Amino acid sequence: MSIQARRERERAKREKLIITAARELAEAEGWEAVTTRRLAERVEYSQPVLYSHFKNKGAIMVAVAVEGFADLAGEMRAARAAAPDVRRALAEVGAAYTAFADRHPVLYDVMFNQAVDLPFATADAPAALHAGFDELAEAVSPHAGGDDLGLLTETFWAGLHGLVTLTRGARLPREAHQRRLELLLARFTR
Amino acid sequence: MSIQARRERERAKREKLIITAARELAEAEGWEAVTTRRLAERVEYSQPVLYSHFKNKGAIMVAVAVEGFADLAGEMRAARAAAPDVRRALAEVGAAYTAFADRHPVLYDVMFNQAVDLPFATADAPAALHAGFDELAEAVSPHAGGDDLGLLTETFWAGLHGLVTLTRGARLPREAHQRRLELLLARFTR
DNA sequence: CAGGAATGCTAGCGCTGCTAGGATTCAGTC
DNA sequence: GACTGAATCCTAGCAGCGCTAGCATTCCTG
Repeated sequence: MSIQARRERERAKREKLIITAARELAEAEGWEAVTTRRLAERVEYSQPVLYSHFKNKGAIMVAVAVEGFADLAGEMRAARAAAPDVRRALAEVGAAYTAFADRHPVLYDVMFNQAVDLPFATADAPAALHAGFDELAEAVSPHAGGDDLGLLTETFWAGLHGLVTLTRGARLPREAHQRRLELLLARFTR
Repeated sequence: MSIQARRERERAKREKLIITAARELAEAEGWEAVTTRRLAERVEYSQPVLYSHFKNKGAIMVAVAVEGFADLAGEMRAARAAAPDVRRALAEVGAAYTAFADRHPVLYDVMFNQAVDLPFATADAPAALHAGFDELAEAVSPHAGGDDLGLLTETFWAGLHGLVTLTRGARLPREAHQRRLELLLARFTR
């Protein structure tokens, strides 16, 4: 019994090691540098070991993304808690969102841009994902008026996401990001 | 003189053939199916011929993207022209934008999502790109109030882009797309 | 101590983007 | 009309990719 428990513990530890290594490698050199060979070398195991933990490379990226959702949700929660009042929380949460994307571009990429198969708008989506959305919804709530809160939150989220991705891909100049964010907030604040 | 002219004509024709083949292959089977081998086979030349026209595969994708910008700009222009009045043009243009993304997902992908190096927010960006942005700006203009038109257009564009990409990647359920678009429009209409 | 399960490696498959080098075709010259 | 140089285009191959079959080895169990 105890032996098997120890083995499972070690397996879990190694799995965490793989995820961390993938994240570090991606953050240091971008996702194109995260190959199964380099990742295996970094965790000091052979390639096939990765496949005893994950179905394929995409599953490793999903695991990193899930970590990212937890981080993002935490930062939005902190931002909302630090807001001077409920009505101004939206600005704080919005700023936290874009700041997160700015600080963790590759993380944001795998969370929202890359084509990974991960359930999103369904019940079996990761808890961290729901938590993040709920934070956003709480912040939007005072400004909803008669609109459907869920849909309005999704729409505001889309606005943030659009600003973030277009800026990140150099489709929008980075310099005026703050002013665009303010414009978006003004349109969603009542 | 005339011989060289004929050669250049033939070269241009073949280049166009490559771009069209790449677009068709992508639209039929997705970008991951567009490999240099399959593309070469399709145009009935060997692989190296592709590299005598384009620096690398990314340059071919950029060429397809530029075609897409022209198409999108044209559809937005048509939508704005067909609008009953200037104030309601925004809704028509917005609908045209999301409809384009819906009908040409792989084209939209290479235009706005994939990391291709193409100048965007600078003067030497493709003319079709400027044209598209100007269409959008014209539609936004009646609702700008005291806000900077350029920045407001960029922000509205970000909203559309966010809705489109999050829906396309299944981050948002497709079903309520129309209602989210209406919410966005309501927030940007005065 | 023997048998069997679990573990992790080496080696390799079929694919990718891209390129070096040589064969072939073509245009202009004597 | 044969010769030369340039332009054209193909064959073959490199290094790297995600992924896996099959064999050693290690470890636990009876």
